[in-house]
Amino acid sequence: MPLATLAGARVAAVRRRGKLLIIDLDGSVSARSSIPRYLIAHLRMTGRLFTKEANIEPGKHSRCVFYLTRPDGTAANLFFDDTRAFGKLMVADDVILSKWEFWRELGPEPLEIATREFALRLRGTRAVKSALLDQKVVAGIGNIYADESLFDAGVNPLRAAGDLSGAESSRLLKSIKKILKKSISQCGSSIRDYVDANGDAGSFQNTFRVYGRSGKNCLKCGSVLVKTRVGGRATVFCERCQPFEKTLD
DNA sequence: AGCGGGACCTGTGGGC
DNA sequence: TGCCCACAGGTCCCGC
Repeated sequence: MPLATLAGARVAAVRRRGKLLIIDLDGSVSARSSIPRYLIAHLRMTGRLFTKEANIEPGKHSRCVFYLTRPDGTAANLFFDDTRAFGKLMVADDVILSKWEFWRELGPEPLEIATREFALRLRGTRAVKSALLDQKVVAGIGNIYADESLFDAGVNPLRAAGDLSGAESSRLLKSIKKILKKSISQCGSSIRDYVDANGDAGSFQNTFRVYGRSGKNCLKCGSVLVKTRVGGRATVFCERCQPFEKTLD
């Protein structure tokens, strides 16, 4: 739906699903105002969504500006900035969402999924890291958190997803939850672009144990971390702490 | 089915 | 200093 159909809409709530930011809208001036509608943003690599005072002009990489009125009547601007222009904005209603394959097939939230369900979803012969990055398997895990979680769990990224033992997949899920919670508590990972809605950089990047550390020493065992490619994505891991052989436990 | 490779973009950092 | 290349938090599409 055209962004212009948002004129007059009211922001009712802001939430997240996987890597998607969802702004729930109501009170649109359009004829279909009774239908729940959403402004959905995917920031991809370099997108940012933030508010500024109304007198702030769009920057070089501003892709979209929404002119808001706060409950107290004052004005503000909501910017969607994106250096690389990979990010997406869309206006949708439930009909559009139900036809959107990415949305329909989005896997469960990693912080909510049960151990057994997670194990069942790790199927097939592809690399377990590729499975983690597949948003249909679990929603929201990206390259950084895949590498960090696999290291934390001592699971080799190239292991076939379906070959993990029950203990291994359970360990992996625990690590994913632990890493994600820790990162959230530190406002995420700012490598260069990322800032939160307040414009503040995260600090989880200071805690990376493998991501971006190829050639450096493993913080657990001291051996040199290796870099490879898995499913086209840069992947760093420790050959000693994440052996390819099945862990016996 | 699932993989690799390329496309989409702009900016940055390293090597020469 | 400056140029060129490789690479970057993600999907999506194509051909094999």
